[in-house]
Amino acid sequence: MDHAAEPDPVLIRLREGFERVALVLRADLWAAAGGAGLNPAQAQVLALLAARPAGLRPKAIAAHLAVSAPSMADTLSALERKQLLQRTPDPADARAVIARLTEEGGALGRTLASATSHVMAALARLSADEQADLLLTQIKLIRTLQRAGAIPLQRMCVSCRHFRPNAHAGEAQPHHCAFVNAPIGTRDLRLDCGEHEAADPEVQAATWTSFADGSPPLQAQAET
Amino acid sequence: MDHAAEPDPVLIRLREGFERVALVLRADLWAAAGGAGLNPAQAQVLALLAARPAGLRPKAIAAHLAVSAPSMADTLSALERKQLLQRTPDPADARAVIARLTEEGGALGRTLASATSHVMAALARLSADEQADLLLTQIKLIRTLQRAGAIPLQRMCVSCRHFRPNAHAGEAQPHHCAFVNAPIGTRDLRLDCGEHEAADPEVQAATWTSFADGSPPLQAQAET
DNA sequence: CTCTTATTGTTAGGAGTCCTAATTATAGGG
DNA sequence: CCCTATAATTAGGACTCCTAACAATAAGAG
Repeated sequence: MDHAAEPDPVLIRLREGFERVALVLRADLWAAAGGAGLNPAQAQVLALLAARPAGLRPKAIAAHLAVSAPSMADTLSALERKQLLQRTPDPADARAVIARLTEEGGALGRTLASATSHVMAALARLSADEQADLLLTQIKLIRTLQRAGAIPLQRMCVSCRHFRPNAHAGEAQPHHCAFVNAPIGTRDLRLDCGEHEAADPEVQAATWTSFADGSPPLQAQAET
Repeated sequence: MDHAAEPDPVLIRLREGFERVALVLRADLWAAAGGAGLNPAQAQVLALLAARPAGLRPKAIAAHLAVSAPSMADTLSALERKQLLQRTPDPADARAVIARLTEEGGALGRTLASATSHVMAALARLSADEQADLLLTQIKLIRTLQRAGAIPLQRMCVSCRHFRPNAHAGEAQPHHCAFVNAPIGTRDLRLDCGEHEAADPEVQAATWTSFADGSPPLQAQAET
């Protein structure tokens, strides 16, 4: 049994730090949602689906927000009652449905997704370098959590077919997005890009190595 | 003021990053609490009070966990029913009560506060430098949130009477804690120290300036 | 082609969080 | 002493959130 091994204290402190921020995020969410007659769970669904015009299955939404499928069914019913969301059968699978926002729901979701908050005000007071470093650290954490199965697949640049790490090594915007065909800096890296297309696993691994090392791009990144 | 001004996109991305981590934290909390027959709200109270042997007033607990006082009364009653917590009158104020954990509650709270989690496993994969930088960034964010009134006063080293920033400038552990009379490094900085005693506001401001600048300790400095 | 097993979504039932508003009691200043 | 502020709780209600059970469809094995 490995129950005697106390974790490194710094890990507990870092978790505590995230917990403090999370509490503020939740309070911010209550404030933003409350003005629209919603609660945090409903607001989270709206914000998530606002970035997914094609809709998502209830099970996927539940996985993204880390609640059970029945809990999500409750929340989806509440949103449907408020005319902010619509459930339609999935033509590809007669068991499944697809949840999409109505026009009104989409507008509200976009508002919520870009609403200011105490946390963003605090983040704004960091230097540009600190912001970039923090984003980079978050990407590393999210990638680890994703590989551990703690969260579903995210639509991050670093796993995208269109991403070319260090294509412009040494410059302020060292990376490149082949979709928009433009250089991008660390601060521009998306955590949830609407144009994301997952690269093949081997390509992803190579991309990550190049990205994390700061090494020049590997050759032969064929656009399958 | 800031009317109609869209926030800097990087701020939204950083907030999204915190949101992803917060979802995992919540899932981890369910997992840790569920094993003990608790829910996240109860587990948070237990973890908070485990670090406060002297107890805390319900209103203060509610403020720390960012819920309303009536919500906290619900949760405290649930914990009292489970014999994990006790409410006693506050001798200093006949209106108030003090909530303390029972022995059993304290043991459970300490277990929860140091329980491992997916988030900590992910944090463990960062380099030591990244961990230190992240902790530093968190401290800055928490301080800003505190000053904005978004969270109650925290028991962080940087606001403590015993803290001497850069007392050993240039060394691996540049700071000093006069309480334990030992040098401390960035990784050792507490977010919630049981021995914390708030320094005077002017001293705090000077301490912060010295800390953030990396400059040697000075007396009597003006704030930002 | 049929039988089994897995998957998707929902309902059922219940505990408990979370809110606002109102209530009780005490504290503290003019 | 009165009047306002504060601490905590109760009242009432909406809703999240869980597990378990259910119905329907999909997918694979024989």
